Amino acid sequence: MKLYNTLSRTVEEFIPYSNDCVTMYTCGPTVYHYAHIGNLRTYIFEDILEKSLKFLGYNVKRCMNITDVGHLTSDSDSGEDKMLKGAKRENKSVLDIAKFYTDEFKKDAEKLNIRWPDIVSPATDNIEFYIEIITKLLDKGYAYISGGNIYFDTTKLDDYYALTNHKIDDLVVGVREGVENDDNKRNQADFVLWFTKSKFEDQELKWGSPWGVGYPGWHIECSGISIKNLGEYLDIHCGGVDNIFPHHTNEIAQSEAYLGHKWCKYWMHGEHLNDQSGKMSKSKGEFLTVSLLESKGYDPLSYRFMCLTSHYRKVLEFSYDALDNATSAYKKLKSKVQSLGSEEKETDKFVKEFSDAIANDLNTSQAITVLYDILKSELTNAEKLYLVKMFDSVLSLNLLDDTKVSITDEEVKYIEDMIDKRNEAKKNKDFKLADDIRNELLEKGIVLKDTREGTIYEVIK
RNA sequence: GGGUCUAUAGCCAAGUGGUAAGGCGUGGGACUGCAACUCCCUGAUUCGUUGGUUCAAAUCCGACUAGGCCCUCCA
Repeated sequence: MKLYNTLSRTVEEFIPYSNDCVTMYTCGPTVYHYAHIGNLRTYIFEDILEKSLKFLGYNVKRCMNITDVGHLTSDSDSGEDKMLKGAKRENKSVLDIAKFYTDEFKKDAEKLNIRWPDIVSPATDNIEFYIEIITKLLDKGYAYISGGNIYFDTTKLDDYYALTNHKIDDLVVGVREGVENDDNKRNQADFVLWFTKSKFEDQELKWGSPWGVGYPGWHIECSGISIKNLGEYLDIHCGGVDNIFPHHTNEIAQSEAYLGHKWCKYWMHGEHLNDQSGKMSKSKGEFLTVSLLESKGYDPLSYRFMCLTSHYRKVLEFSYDALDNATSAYKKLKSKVQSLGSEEKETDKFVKEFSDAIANDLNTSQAITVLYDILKSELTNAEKLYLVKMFDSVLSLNLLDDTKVSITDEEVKYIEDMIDKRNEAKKNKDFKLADDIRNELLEKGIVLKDTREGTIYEVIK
């Protein structure tokens, strides 16, 4: 399998530390608000990665964090904890907010057929381990105390910028509006491991530590949760491209300083979903959630399909036109699969094509083309169904799920009577009555289809 | 200013040095009382521009142009 590694900026052959099990860590959501569909794009990519690895024969152990503390809106004194901000907005406690939005995130993931990772751990469950790491970093001289906080000293590393190719002197503070320098830092790039300074007097969640009551910085949680659950050698670490710097850069710094050896082999990043004006965010433009799409009549899996026809490392621009396009293609594809019947017959045709596609840095677009090739091929319906079912275990588009709504015998009789009446009307050239009947049924969600073999119907919801 | 990525038809998109897949849409046809559904047919002498390497370039190299993202909120 070939995967793009941000560390080398090339597509590499994937060779895990151990053949027994691939360890995979994915940065989870900060649960202060709903996830928008751009956030979810990254989780769709990670889901495809996990399922592709499994399809290709690897065992995978996957872990994800839930950020419920320490994620600040800014590093300066004006920075606020995002969770606290969310709690204030809704007049609830931080814990209530965390629980509510974790549940909502899980529901969105389910709707998009994103498998829930084997291990999901909230940041607040692992405080003792962060303290253990920070203690060791202090002992080893990688960290220092200043102004009541513990900072990581980035100058102690040879290659702090391994992931980004930044040059230390090129970093400009204040490029982004509202970012201020923290005077407690020795170096501009240093970052907080632990806060004790009562920067936020109303911070709800605090814990005792050797350095006083406080709470962890944002970056330490991912290192901690990953090492605790997946061990000292991590195969793949994923996240959105925006995490490359500073979040993942800092994770590498603190983890490798703590462990004393190389930590993660492959860093993979999903590109963003943009709207016409650029990057999608929760604060500008339409706040696009899965629920919003559903309320407009879209199947969440149409959005998953849209993501899969693109590539995870390419910016995808969202528009309703693009979603309509995907919806139409998805419905047609699904309907073709539905018409294959229910019998399956094993075959190894097309398996190589499909495997090659996903093994080529997750070329999902190509993988879907293989699906079209199968449907157009000379294989029997049973063989086609067998293959589509197998490949849908990776794509997870519910292509085989019966969409037909079950109805009672009475309803069946009613519909059949109406069809007879309509056919009678058609025979008498009473097209007004025929159309009225068709419209009446349509309003009840019953779509009539006139085929060569007669009139059939489909119940939609 | 520094870093990084991208550019293929109206839209999405494959393509990994050997002569431009696929999907959606459009247009035409079959079917229909008319539709819808379904089926068939339909598109790039050319891949942002421009030099170069090569027998051969969308693919490799240089320059330029346009755009996205990052440079301490973010998926």
